Amino acid sequence: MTGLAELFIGTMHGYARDLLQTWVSEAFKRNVLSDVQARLFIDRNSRASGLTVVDAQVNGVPRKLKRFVNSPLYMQVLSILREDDVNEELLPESLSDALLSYRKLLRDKNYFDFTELLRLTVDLLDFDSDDDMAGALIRHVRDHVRYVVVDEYQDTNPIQEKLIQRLCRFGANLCVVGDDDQTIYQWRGSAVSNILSFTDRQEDVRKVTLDDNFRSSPGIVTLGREVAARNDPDRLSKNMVAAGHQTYERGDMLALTFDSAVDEAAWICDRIERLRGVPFTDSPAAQPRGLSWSDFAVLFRSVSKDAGELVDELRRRSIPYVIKGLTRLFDAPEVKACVACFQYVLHEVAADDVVDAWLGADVGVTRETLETALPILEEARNWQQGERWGTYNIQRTYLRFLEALGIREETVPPFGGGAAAGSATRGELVFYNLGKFSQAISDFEQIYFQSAPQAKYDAFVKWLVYQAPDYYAESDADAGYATPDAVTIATVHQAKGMQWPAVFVPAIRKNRFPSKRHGGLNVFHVIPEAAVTDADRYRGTEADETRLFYVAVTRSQKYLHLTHSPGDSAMYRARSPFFDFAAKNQYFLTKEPEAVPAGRLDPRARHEVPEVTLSFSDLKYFFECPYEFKLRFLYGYNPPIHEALGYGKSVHDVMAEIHKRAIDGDIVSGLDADDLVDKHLNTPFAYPALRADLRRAAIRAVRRYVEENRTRLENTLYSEQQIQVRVAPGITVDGRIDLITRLDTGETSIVDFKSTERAQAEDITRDQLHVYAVGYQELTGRRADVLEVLNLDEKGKTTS
DNA sequence: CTTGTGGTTATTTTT
DNA sequence: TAACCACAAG
Repeated sequence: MTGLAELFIGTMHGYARDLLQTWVSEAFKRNVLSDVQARLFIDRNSRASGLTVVDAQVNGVPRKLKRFVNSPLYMQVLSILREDDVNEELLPESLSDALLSYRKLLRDKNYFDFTELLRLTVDLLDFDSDDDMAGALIRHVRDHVRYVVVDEYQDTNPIQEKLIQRLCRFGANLCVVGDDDQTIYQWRGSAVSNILSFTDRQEDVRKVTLDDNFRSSPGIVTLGREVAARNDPDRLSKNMVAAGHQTYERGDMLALTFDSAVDEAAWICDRIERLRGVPFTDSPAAQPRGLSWSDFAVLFRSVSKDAGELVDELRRRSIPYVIKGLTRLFDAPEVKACVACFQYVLHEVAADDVVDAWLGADVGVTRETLETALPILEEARNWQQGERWGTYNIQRTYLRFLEALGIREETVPPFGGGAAAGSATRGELVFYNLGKFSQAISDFEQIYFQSAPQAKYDAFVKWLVYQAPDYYAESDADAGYATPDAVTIATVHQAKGMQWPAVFVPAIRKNRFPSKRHGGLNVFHVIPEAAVTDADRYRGTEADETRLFYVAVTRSQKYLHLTHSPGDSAMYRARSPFFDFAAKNQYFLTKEPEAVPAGRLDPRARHEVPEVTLSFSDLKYFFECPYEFKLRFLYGYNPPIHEALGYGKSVHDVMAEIHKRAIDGDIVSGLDADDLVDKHLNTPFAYPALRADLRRAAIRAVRRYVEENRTRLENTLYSEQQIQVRVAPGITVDGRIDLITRLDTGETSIVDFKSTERAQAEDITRDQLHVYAVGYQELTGRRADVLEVLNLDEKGKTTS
């Protein structure tokens, strides 16, 4: 192998998923639920998921968890039980039962949640290499995994550590990279102990300490060192040294207090305006350039709580900024209008209310257009007894309605007056929000597709009104991949791994940073605390907050401003001990000097090319229709669920098993077709008669393929081979080639299966195969001789 | 320095 | 609803 396709680069969840869906045939058909979908799934199956079976112990009094109300808490419980080191003997019986019941439910409905991907992979990796289910997986790991490299190791949790250990079970070389001072996700389960005791747990460890800091000035580096040292001795000793080219000058680092948050915000804006254009050198070799908007970052402990005044001030002064997590999707007027549409379907609001909501949203739609579109919603409520439920499709109604409205990005009126957030136009923002709403419909409908129409719309509208606003609280309003020249407003967590020439950390208030612990029901009312090793870390410790502060101050390359202003209530009035500690540092001035750094250049933003990875189907949409591609890929619109959805994937899964067995010398016969189809067929939205039809069709296709392609099977080289192709700078396409075989003539053939009659335009197929051929060549260094498309439905076969 | 009361608040986010 | 904090009283 010459290419990098043999190298997996990605997240642990991604790798676990890849392993399962490549080597564990029982898992091929299981789909991964997103967090939102998992929560819907748990509420929809509140008993079988164990939600309403479990007790919370409050002051010794048991109380059952409630559907909808406590599902987020229960999800946390389910994750901890499967991801952490748990002493199962200490769990109440009802809790153990609930967990078993939830895992069975996932299996029965052919789903994974994120946790289950890791859990199942780890469990299977304990089996023997001749095990029926896990054998192929174990053999793959044993024979092919040579090197395991883990980045950000300090943020691994117990199950991830187990996964790493299992992958190295047969002697693979292990390299972990991390900085224990930057463990900021303990409250999510990550265990610093993993990195702290790594050298004790492993044999033959070579430890390399990277003390040189090339990012920041000596002032910043010294401060960082002092902050980190607050956690001594519970950390790995190191001695960070400034080794870069950034210099420290008095006045670079300021620690200031203000009488109010408004004054603080005003000063930050003043300072940004004063520093703009000041010369800055990115690297030793680079020419100096003038600081631009995007060189400034304002980092908050909590953006949602404390960033309000600053945002107002930035907007007043027309300083461009980008911000995450402050805009709530369901607060957007166009999304409220969408909600009104479905309330109208249920007769909960009148037609006038729908019209008013859309006109109020000011997205360029007229009253006349709305009146012609309303019948689409009225049609949606005409469900009839005995008719197929799948006919009542929320997404289809939504898309038809939007189409009737005829909204386009360019027909949406621009922002009135004030400056736009970031660089996105209002049209793009509105489209993005409407796309998110489409995603919300998909999430809901996947879980509730099989409910009767009345119940389905009922549940949907209730969910829209009561649940969804919280589910989709943070929709990042920066649509697309553009990196605008704007001030960044972010939480300290989001800033991890980033750097800016100038950083502001405002609102360093007592009880906020470090954050106080909070009340209310928590996971340890459900799980006995003694059953979890080091349970306290989930609640957030002082050491955790110190590390967070360390991350905050070390994001700066040169200019750093720590500020405090009293919050609104007594609780947040006082200065944080962090502020006082930092202000004592010799490099800080507690008054801004009169003189601004000298010299002035034209502001010029550091330019970054965004990296984009597309799946093959994304690319296919692009070829078919660039506008539809934009709708799907950038804005997240989803097509309506089709009742036969899953059929094509199931047939592909059968083929994958057949070819994988063929590589092992096990040639399947036509008689196995029934069993194979029953094992892999997953059509969750099909009504019984359709399912039976699909099953018969699949068996016919598989049987015919196996009977007519014996030699092809015997000559199988690769099945479902992962490829990656760089189609343009910054754009990578990820895909899998169904099959690579050797033909009788000795030629190599790349085969793509089509499972349905749905015709795909000839030239698109050609483009697709071309990408495959390039991928194959990058993978093996050889050219493929033949490209084939095999249509499994009839005897169709195209060769190009 | 301890204890009681009344008031306030409920973060951070990835797969 | 639970837990933590500020403040005041002893």
